[in-house]
Amino acid sequence: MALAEAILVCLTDRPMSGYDLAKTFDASIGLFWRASHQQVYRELARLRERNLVESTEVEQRGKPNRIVHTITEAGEHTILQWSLKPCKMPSIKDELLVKFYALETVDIPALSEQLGVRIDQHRGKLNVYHRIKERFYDGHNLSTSQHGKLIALTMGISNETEVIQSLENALVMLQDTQD
Amino acid sequence: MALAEAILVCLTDRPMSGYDLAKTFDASIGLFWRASHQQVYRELARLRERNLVESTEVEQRGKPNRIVHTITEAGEHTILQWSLKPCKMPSIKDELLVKFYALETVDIPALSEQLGVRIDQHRGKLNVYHRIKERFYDGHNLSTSQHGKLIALTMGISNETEVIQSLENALVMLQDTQD
DNA sequence: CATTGTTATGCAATTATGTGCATACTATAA
DNA sequence: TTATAGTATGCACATAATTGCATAACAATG
Repeated sequence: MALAEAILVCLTDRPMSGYDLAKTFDASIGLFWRASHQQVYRELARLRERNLVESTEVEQRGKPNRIVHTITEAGEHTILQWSLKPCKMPSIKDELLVKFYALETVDIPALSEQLGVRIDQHRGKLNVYHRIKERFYDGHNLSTSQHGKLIALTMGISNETEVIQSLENALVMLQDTQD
Repeated sequence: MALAEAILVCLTDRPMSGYDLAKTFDASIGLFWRASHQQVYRELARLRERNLVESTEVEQRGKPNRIVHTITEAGEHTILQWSLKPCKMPSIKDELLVKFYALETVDIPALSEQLGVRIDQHRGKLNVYHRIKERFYDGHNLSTSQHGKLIALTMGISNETEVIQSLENALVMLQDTQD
């Protein structure tokens, strides 16, 4: 259950509320590990039980109170232990590629359209990556942990760039099939 | 639940037993949609209930009997309907990239080693892709459904190639950090 | 002759994830 | 003033996936 570790990793940066974490999982770290807000809240409850985070309610004016979670020493120890263990290959599940597997049974115009949508989604992701890179990393002096994030980001950028390229190629190849 | 559809897609090729399907999900289509044998058997039971496949036991000598599953017309209709619906973005979950996010808390030599392992895994995958391509697609006359598989395979090859490249870069960047 | 490997199927229990809903307060715009 | 959007937390139910186990026939290797 690496969701627990992903949350702890976020909290090494700064203490956060469940809401902050959910937003983080929608953007920065969410580019490499997706989680919904319900998952985050559930996991936070478990982390609190295991004493890997400490939670304190913070009063706010004009807004509901926040419950801010701070990583404990035991939490940091958990990350270190986890970092020593080998990691699983990410398990791929891509409906789009499965659809290519049954091109004779599938509606090809619909598939073309879906390819177009997918290309746009990856272009969007690439833009997000670029903006984050310019905003936080280009021309800055980087700490170790920032350096790590930049490495991940760089991998993300070249991967998205390549994916867009090959999806565009696939679109052309698919249109050749239609004739 | 696109596992159902992924199985149906496999069965458009030829009737298969659960065991055949499990192996297919370990190799060819499994490169784009991973599933364990338990998942396959469970899903097959459901597909049979929904009359999307027909199952007949085939006696064998020297081996346990096989239960061979054939896609029905209703099954092919299900694929067509599914092909019209937009598909979800694959949800990424990569521990390795998450570990880069906490480079200050993580054991860097261990991470380097894991990067090496990951590179080897992707090299292995790339080899498999190349062998499949040479074996089944290069210099052959292709049917529509084979053409689709080739497109998916081509995407796989360029993606793996790129991933290996950027993991190697990441390894160098990580070693620069260590000093 | 015992062990390991391959073919072949499946259950049970647990863990993970997703979907929909519920609550509550505030700011802003139509 | 009604609707919409944003902040903030969370439960309940349903579906999906993983892990471990169980069975059973045979083949090959040491």
